[in-house]
Amino acid sequence: MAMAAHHDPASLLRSAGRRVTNARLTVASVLQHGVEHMSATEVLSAVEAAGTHIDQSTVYRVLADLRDSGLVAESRFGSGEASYEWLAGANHHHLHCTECGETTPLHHGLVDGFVESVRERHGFEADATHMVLTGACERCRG
Amino acid sequence: MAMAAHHDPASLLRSAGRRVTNARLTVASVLQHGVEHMSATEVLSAVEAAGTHIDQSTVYRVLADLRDSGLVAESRFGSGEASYEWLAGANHHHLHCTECGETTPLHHGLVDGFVESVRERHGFEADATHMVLTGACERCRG
DNA sequence: TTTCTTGCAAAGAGTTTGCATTCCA
DNA sequence: TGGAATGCAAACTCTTTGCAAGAAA
Repeated sequence: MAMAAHHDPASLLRSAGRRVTNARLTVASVLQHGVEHMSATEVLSAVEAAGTHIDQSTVYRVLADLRDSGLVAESRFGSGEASYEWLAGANHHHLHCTECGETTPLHHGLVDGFVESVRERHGFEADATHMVLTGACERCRG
Repeated sequence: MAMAAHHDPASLLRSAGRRVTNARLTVASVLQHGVEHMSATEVLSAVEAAGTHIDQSTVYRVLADLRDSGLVAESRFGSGEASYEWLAGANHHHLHCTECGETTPLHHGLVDGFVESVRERHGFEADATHMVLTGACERCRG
């Protein structure tokens, strides 16, 4: 029998030191199975559509938690609502420190947001499937 | 005698088909001489500090105009206020289309926003003084 | 003169907060 | 049991809008 993957929302929440609650599991599930970018309002609608009730404020609090736990990416395009997406765990972008030589993953939500802003502004579809940014990491900056 | 540069706010406004008004010149001047990124509130304060009065709604409208005219870049970091910066005209970033081979300038405000988001999220200071994005331009996409 | 711009005041969207209650560990 | 999470309602921040008066072309 295969080992448990521990990549299910419950395990991920526990790893992040958060309690496993119905609201968190529901929001996580909605984000996992919904469209690419969902606003808080869309998450709320999807939750209601599933026959569950979670308060608006809880949705915002849960989204912020998931974002802080690294399970969800938050982006802002234009002046409207923020949009959220489930992070599959796959990460093809990297930060390369030219001082210590260390390479760390770059949060792909940031790259997605950047690519989207370039598309909005210039109509240019950037091929950013594997971006590497060079610079100085937090440790070497200090 | 040298030709007029026509890079002063008044000329730029006229080129953009906008009327040259006191409110627009004042906001433009504030952005040109202020700090790198200013929020609408900061612009308003700077205007008041200069002894001028411009209504809040006008500041928002002027900033949107200048943004639409390409004279000012608008960025959003986090969930707070939008920030605005005067576009000096210098542009060190490029979009390279792998289909037609054409290279066009990439709006540096977008890159600045991206670099800032990377710094906020990862504490990583990306060296993005001359970024080149490859991909497909608007014409080749259609 | 004609159209665009501004001020004023009010509304609106999106998000956050205080507090009592409920729930997970 | 004890601290964290939630619901509810209200507040709050940032931004936009309608309309009449004013200013640029």
